[in-house]
Amino acid sequence: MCAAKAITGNLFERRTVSVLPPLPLAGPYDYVVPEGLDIEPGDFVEIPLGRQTQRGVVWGEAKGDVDPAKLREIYGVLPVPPMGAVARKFIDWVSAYTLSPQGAVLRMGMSVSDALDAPKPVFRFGLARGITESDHNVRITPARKRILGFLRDHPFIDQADILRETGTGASVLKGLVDAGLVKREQVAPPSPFSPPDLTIGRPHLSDDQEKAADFLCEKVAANRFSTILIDGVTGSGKTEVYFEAVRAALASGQQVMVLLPEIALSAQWLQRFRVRFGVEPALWHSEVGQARRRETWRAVADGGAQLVVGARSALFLPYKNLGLIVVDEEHEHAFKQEDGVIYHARDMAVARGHLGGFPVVLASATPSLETLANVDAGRYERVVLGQRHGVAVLPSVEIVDIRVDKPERQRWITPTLHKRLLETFAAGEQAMLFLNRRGYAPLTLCRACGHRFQCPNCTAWLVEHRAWGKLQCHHCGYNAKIPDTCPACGAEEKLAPCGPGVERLYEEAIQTFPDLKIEVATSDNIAGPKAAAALVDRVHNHEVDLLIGTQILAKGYHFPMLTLVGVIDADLGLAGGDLRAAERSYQLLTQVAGRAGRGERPGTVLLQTADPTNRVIKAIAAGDRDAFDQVELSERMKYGMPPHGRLAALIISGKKENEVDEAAWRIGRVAPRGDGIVVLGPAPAPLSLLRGRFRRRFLLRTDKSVKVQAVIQEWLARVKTPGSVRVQIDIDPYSFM
DNA sequence: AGCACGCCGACT
DNA sequence: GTCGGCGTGCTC
Repeated sequence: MCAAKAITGNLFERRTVSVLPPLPLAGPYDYVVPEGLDIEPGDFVEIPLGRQTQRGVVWGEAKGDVDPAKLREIYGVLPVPPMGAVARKFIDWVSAYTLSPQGAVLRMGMSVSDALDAPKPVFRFGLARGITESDHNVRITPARKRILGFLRDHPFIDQADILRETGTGASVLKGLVDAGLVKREQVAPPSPFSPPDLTIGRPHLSDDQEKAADFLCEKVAANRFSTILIDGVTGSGKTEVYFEAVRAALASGQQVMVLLPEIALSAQWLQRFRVRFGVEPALWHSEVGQARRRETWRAVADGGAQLVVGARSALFLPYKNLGLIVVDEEHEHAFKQEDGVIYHARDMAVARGHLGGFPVVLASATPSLETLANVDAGRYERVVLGQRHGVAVLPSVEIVDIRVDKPERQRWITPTLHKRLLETFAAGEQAMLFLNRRGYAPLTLCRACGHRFQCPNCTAWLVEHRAWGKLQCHHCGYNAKIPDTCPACGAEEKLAPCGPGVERLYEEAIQTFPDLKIEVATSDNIAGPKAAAALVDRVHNHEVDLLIGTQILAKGYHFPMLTLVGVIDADLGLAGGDLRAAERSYQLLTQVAGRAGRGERPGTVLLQTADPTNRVIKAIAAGDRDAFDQVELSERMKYGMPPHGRLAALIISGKKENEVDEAAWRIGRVAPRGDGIVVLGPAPAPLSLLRGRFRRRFLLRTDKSVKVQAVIQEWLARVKTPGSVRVQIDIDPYSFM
């Protein structure tokens, strides 16, 4: 029928717009606006696409690059507030920066499809005014009488309450409504998020904190774009400081977003939030259930949710009037999204603040080198918190050379660490052993033939998890039962676990300290906020003497009686030679060390290492972050690496190795050349087989002045790759897997 | 993302 | 001989 319209000459009069569905299409598609429909950019609309109905956002004027006869009509506008111009510009910006389709970026903020439906109506019931039972020729049964009596005392109440309190059925109530004795009114659904309590006073802050908080509040009041780093040692009270900025933004009527890494585990953070603001924030992360997501999405869009605390995906929600973003633990690698649209949430947050014209606060005890370089260049401002809050002092760090101070065979606790543990427990204090390796042993081999258990889908060893009797791949989740005999040579009882995981360390600990309460904490057993909160309680109540765990223990926990941290293998993160290995290791070990001595008693950290002269180890021991950063920055400068130069990666992957090699070779043949551009590759990715796909990598290193995105676009436009081979683009890569 | 079209293994 | 596997390509 739209073809008929076109023939009659309306072709030139009908209005057309472009609409972006949340799909990885090349860009928005053009549609015809049906007559009489009022449509503005930003409106959420329903459209036909292929043989299905899709939803999308009106992106702007039609592009007009497709045959007008192909255009179809928009079905209608959905009953949700339109997406703001800034949010749309942000999607365009992220799409251009990451070289992902706009629709793929939009999808990250539209993942709750039924949030776009009209909210389901909420009804209240009350007595019809001016009508009494006797006015009407209605039989008043006992059930009806009970309802009428109940409604007299409880005007305007919902159906569930009436039926429960009067013990009647829905049909009785319906009968009364039909008879005109009871009226039913539709009411606005109650907002699930209470407004924060802004009357709660500022807590006691140190002078440093006070100055920093005032500075941030000025930035919020200025209502302009700026980026401020709160650079404060572990335990210095960064959270209290940015809470003041959050309060200031809320008081001015704007929405606030706080991004946390792995939010599900931040029970302690949420408790502090509750104390300061008297309410629960709107949470946004992968574990929030369907119904709650829907409510939250709508409340963010209509402004009902003033405070959103979320993981990186919260960036893409359709905020009504966002006025402040806080990125806590800004150095965390968890902010880097590694599949689909590949982006770094911290950097996108800064871009979002720039587009929205409001401040962005980054907080860390171990800021990323990128952020420090931005401070040095004057792009970011910095406030420093140099001391621990209250009486706590930073822990002293000691190096234990495991080549001299040897543990027994198949043991990992050195005599020195053992002695310190005994002293700690004797003093009634708690200790933590840190080993960033889940499972029992990272490698299993056959002592008869040397066979090693490898993942069939990945270039990786299978990790023994003795607790469930399985060998597991930590990259794809593949798992198999631990066999009794070697699958290669058939030898019996010759399989030997190699190296330690936390389970094996636990085994050693319970043998060494049979009378202590020892607990293991990894992502395997501390899987959500509840488990994390319960663990925190047990540690606080001293139901745990010795805590053994992986990096989940590095994150912001506050255990006043924990005074000793033993790092079993400080060299672990330094192997592999990727760009950020030293930085990452420094950050992780500093954060772990920061768990010690947060209360009144001073803390000690023991780093077990086979390389005591390593600059990372030395820098942590000396507590000299500036020295580490300077050395690391000059190393990076030597090789033109970030933050001095720019980096991008191409990952070529597919199910057939020869096709992947062929495609990689052809891409490599037309690699860009020019001033300030270096292309490395193709090389097999460190995990050259991952989840059943073969992978090759290119690394593009350029000067800061080069427009990497344009270079890559031109590069890939010069080759055609078969559909069976996928090319992923990672701008500013963090992982070199 | 769906959904259809299109070529190779195990069934009546 | 078909039924159906998912590999590839398109949707304004």
